[in-house]
Amino acid sequence: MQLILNLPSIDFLKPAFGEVNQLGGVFVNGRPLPNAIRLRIVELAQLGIRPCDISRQLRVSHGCVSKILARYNETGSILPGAIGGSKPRVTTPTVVKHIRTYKQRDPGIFAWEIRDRLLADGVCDKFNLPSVSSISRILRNKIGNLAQQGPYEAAKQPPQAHAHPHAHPPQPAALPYNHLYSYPGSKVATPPGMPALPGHMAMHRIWPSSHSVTDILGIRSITEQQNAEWLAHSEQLCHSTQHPGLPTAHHPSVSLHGVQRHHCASPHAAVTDCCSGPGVGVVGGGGWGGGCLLTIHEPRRRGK
DNA sequence: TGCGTTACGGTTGAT
DNA sequence: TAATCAACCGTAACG
Repeated sequence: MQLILNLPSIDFLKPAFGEVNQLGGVFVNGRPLPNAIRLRIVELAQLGIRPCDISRQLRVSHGCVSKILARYNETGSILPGAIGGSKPRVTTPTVVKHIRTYKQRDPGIFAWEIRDRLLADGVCDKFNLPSVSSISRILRNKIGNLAQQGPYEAAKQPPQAHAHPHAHPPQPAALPYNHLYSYPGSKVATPPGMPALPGHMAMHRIWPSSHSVTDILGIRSITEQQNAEWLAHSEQLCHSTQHPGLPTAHHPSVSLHGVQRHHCASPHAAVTDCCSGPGVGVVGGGGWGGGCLLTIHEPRRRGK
């Protein structure tokens, strides 16, 4: 695949800050690579480029290429996992649900009473029993209206009417910033219009991650331009080498969560489209993963 | 030489 | 409000 070696150089991506790896590539420690690069890694792999060549070409460490491809093969997602945050340790959805129930039944109930009941009902054991302050926080933050309501107002309303006043705050319609990084593994509801995903396949949250490498480095426009060039190039490549099972620009078997990529659209745009919707897939580890699904038919499976 | 794995230093966000 | 914790990141190095 000599053609790949003619891809545009990324020398000009060197930022004002950030770090440069051994291959001369730019990265920000602790932050994911731009989705455009991640997408390119996957697509180059789809084109049959060896990971070592991808690594050299994109100046991304081979460990990273390996990781991204492995994740893609496993989950179908090119996106990084959810950075930051932590799983609820004691205030699990089940616990919250029970607390809400207790509060609905007895709006005047005290936090310490709820705590006792959680233990008595077997919802929690002594190891994962929330503290009184945790319960208070749940009541304040997640069941706020109910807690603030007087017993009479609360009792007057049917359970459904105030069952979830704040438990599921409305999902922002769109993330104005950095929808490039739609992080998986979230606790938010499936966005409207998209089917709920069962169990481990469900998307748990969409991170409005504060800074992508692209943004940090200020290279978004550059990568877009670069991607456009690259895409045009790969389109050319696809035309010349029709590869069964491999996506080409004109039979858009590359789709991002149902958003078919047009051959004239940049990968960046495709990812952006994708990330306005829910993600699918579980990234390994703690099950926090997921994110947008890059569906490429017949993904190449690694031999090992 | 290619690649999977892992230690490391870093970021992030919920608790 | 700050600290802690546990998730994630990519790189570098090893086998």
